[in-house]
Amino acid sequence: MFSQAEENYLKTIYTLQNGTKTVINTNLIAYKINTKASSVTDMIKKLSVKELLTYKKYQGVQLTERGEKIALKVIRKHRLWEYFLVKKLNYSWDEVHDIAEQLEHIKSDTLIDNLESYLQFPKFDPHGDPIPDRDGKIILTKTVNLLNLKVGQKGTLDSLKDSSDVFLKYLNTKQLALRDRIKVIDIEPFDNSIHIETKTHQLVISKKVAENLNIKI
Amino acid sequence: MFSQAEENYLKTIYTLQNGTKTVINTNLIAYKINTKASSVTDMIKKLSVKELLTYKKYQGVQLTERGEKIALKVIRKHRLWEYFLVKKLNYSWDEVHDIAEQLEHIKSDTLIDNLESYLQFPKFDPHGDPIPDRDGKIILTKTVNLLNLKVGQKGTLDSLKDSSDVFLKYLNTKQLALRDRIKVIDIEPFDNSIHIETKTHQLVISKKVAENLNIKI
DNA sequence: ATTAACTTTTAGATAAGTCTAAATATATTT
DNA sequence: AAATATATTTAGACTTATCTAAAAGTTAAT
Repeated sequence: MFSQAEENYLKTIYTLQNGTKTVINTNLIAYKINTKASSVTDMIKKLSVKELLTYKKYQGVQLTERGEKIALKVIRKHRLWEYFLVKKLNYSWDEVHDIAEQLEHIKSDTLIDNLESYLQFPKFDPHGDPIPDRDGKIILTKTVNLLNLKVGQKGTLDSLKDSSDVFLKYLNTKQLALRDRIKVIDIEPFDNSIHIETKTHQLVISKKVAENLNIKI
Repeated sequence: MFSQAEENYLKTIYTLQNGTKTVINTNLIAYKINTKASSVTDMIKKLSVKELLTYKKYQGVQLTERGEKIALKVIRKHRLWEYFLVKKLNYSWDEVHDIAEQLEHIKSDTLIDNLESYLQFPKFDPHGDPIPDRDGKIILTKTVNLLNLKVGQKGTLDSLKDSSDVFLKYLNTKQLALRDRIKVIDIEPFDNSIHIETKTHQLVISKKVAENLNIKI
């Protein structure tokens, strides 16, 4: 069994690695986990002893198979609970993160599988992120961020890079939702802002917003 | 906000007080919480500073209004989650305790009320215990334990004093369930074992079992 | 190839919650 | 009422996870 702190580190490192074998550095983890670099060093030493990641001093970390498996379990729990909160308890997608952060650490051999079955095996969470199955398998949808589209190109809003409540609330106010069909009308060369069109309306979004929207073409 | 440890102490003390103003002693708390008396002393000092209970050295503790409120909130969460696990995720009543022990500590201003509404405001948990409402109000059903019934007397199995999985499994094998109508056929004077009859069958139960069955007459 | 800037690690401290063992109170016997 | 048994508290130690400040290592810039 692993502590909540350990699980959070593994989950965060997995997310930063983003399915690849990238080496992740201390400061980045510290930033994501909202703690100090020295604390990260302490914890990665611990996780390294447990062989959940490999680590050479000053060289950053990489999850092992075992570490990745555990990270995926935590992510699976997080996303299934988010789905539950939205679909059954009528939360909106910008309200569920903090609660799911806690629920993801509940320990039980059966709970999450029973929940999954109760929810009828959803494949994606409310933010469009894939839910790993009980073996840790995960559907990877190929997407590009909106910045990469050319004028006139079309695509579907598939998922988000940033799922913070601030960003989600922004999308709410702009009436942008997952599965929306989007067409690039124009790109402003000065600041890379993008003029887009959906089924229902047109709007201009900044470069920063665009790079957080994952588009399926 | 209170820590899980603090919440567990408050809940345990409330349960031991059982709605009354009884003074609870250190060793009993230690036994229930599965820890050492010295740890209990440490914690009750802390809770006393926070004015969640009153405590005079060597004299035991009593919850304050505030302490009781918090205890009732934790109990409310525990029982609603138990109801959820049994009714929605198809757990049986002897499997839910450990999971609910964790779920009861999830922090959110809205979660438990939304869950309650989703479950359609159940009034009792799977063990027959009343679920406090959001103001901490609780339905107290008057019951006696089976030991107090005389030969020939009838009553309904309302709830349990002990809800450990061992006891619940025992009741399963004996085909005794909440709401069962029970009649006392005979009492053995030597060991106080009781011969009872239900709609479907007859059986003999020990004194120890009988005193853990709460009967509504 | 030094210097400067940044990143990472170490050393030592702190807080929460627990423990053991010893000391102190209280309760029960005789 | 003293002696014994039991209950409770204190003192000091340990673990986990965190922090600050200083030291050590790496990278980038001149």
